[in-house]
Amino acid sequence: MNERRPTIHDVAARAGVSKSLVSLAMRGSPKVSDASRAAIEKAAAELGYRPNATARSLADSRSRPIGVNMAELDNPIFPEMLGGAHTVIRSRNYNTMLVSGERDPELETMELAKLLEFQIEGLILISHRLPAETVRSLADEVPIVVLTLKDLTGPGIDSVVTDDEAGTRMAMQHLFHLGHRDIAHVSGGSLEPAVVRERLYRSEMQAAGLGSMTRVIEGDLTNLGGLEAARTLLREGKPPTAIFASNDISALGVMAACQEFGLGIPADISIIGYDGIALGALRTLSLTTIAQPLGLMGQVAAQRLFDRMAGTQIDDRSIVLEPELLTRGTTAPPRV
Amino acid sequence: MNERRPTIHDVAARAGVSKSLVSLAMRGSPKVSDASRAAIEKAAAELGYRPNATARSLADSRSRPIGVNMAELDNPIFPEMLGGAHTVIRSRNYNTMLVSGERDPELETMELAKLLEFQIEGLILISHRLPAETVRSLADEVPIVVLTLKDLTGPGIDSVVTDDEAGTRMAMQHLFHLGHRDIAHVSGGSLEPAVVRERLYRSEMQAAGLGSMTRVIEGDLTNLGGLEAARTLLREGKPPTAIFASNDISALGVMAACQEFGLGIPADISIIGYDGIALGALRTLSLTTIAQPLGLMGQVAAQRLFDRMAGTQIDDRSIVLEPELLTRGTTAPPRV
DNA sequence: CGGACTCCTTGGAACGCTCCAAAACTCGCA
DNA sequence: TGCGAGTTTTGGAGCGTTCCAAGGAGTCCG
Repeated sequence: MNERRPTIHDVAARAGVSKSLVSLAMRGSPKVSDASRAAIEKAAAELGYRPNATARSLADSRSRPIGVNMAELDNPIFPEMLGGAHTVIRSRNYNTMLVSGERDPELETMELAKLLEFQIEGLILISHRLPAETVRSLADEVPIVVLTLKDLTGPGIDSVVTDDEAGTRMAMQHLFHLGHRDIAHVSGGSLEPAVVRERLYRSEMQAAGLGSMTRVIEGDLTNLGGLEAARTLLREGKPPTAIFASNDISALGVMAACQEFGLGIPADISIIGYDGIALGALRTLSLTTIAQPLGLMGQVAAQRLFDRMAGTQIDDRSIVLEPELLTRGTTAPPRV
Repeated sequence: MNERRPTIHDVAARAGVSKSLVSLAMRGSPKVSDASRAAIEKAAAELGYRPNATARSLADSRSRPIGVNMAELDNPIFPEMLGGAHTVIRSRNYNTMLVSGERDPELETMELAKLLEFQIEGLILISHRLPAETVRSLADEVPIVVLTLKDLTGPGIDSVVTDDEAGTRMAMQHLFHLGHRDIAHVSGGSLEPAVVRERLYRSEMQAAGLGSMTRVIEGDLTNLGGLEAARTLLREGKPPTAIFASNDISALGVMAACQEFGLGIPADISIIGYDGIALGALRTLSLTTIAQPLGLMGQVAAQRLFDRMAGTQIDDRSIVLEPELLTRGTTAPPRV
């Protein structure tokens, strides 16, 4: 490793010009003569000069990184969203600073504080566990876009979500059309999307005149949670002909439980999930699901963030994308 | 959003002390009187002061971020490693700056250049597609730890790998012990680990006197690649009694192909993968595999990086961790 | 009561860059 | 040959910190 990185001064000295001119040349200003530019580029190359982004952002308070928070690393929907956001951020020539509080709100708060100390220009929250209060106060310092949580709004906060009501309705209609009536739901706890999905499950059942058959078993959006919930359900007695799980990961747990109980999927029981994780498309699983456009959500979030950063006047704060039914191998008409 | 962030000067003015003292107090120096400290903390809180990490790192050339590169976002082993590294980095009070070139070496090079401009103190490459040459020249500017590629060494470069030879041997021995002899291999292209696994597959077959039964079908470490490879294999005629896939993701593709051909797993054919992705533990899949300690690898990588950054004198450059056989539901004795 | 310490506190320089106002060159043309 | 209008180039200030050498205020002791 070298002693000291060459600075703009070193380049200037070597090229025989002033540091200001080097600065201009490095940023591709048109007002640098071809001769100087060539000399500067040569000197920079010879020295292995690399601009110092830290000093730059101190000086011009621009070109600062974008912060991204991702509470959970284990549900694959989040990396998929991250990928989308990342693409856009990079295309704008920005850098991403990623942190994760790993489900611990306190840790998460500290991580976000550090992010702000790095003078991030904008923040994307891909899943988080913070009190709305905290997020609002963060929004006071930097524009924020929240993914996947609808209820959170306020000045400086945008959100990107999919229409969970429509999605759940699609899931239920799909099952109804196949002829299912005895449909159970493995719920997902108290986070916004899970709550909406459960509410819509209930109202759809009601609307179909199946209120009395409504059965909700408490899950927690994890694989194990789905497994346990389905076991509980299947131990109860006569299994439903179909199960709607609050997300894909837990739907996979539900599938496992059904197999344990000797139920053929979809011959004996149909299963539908929610999210559209890439994994569900594996032939081995072939999970019917309501897909959210995960990568797109990340992209849209990043785009909105840049719009805010640019100070563009925008009205609607919540961007709602449409989910899509992916009919695959885990749903079929009920056995007659 | 506020006009301007309060600076250390504002705090100093409000607390009635000098900026130097505020600086000291903010960093918890013991040589600040209790009275001053209290006044400063009060002023800082009232103003909502946040230290500027950019200015700090310019001034002291310490407390700079750690860079992490992750070429692929779709193979879950990488996020798992990232999680491990992240934990350690955070515990050392450092920040992570994540970039991804998404399999495009040129893009990757640019991303890494930006990382260096941010004055990162160290770099972890979790999978990358760079020519060894490039990595070596990077190592000239910053300490590097490479995950998963054994061949890459040089001054300033450490690597963390698992013992792929031992792992592959374990996989083959497992199949031999179950009684398999007709074992095919779905390979993984030209990256180091895949090459080693293929080589060991061949030598183990040879050593077991099964050289003539050696069959390698070209895969590429992706799900689709595994699917296609297995299809090709199964179309050829008599299927093997077991398949060793170069990684888990492609093993899942192999499973799908077997199902397409009406082969029961593990009744008609056994399948073993490599990596130990969390996903493989799902009951629905229950993939027998050689598990690498993914999270641990990330942790060890980060620890080694900090050791290097501290200038600790360390001898061995390559840290080798042991893989482990996870016997699950996709392997069984061959049908007799 | 003076000096030697210890404990706190301070202003100014430095980090590497961008921005700005002004200086130094070019040209073309009268 | 001189002048005005560009076109290039320049030095200095400033971004928010940390570091450093040095200053001030007590305290203790002979």
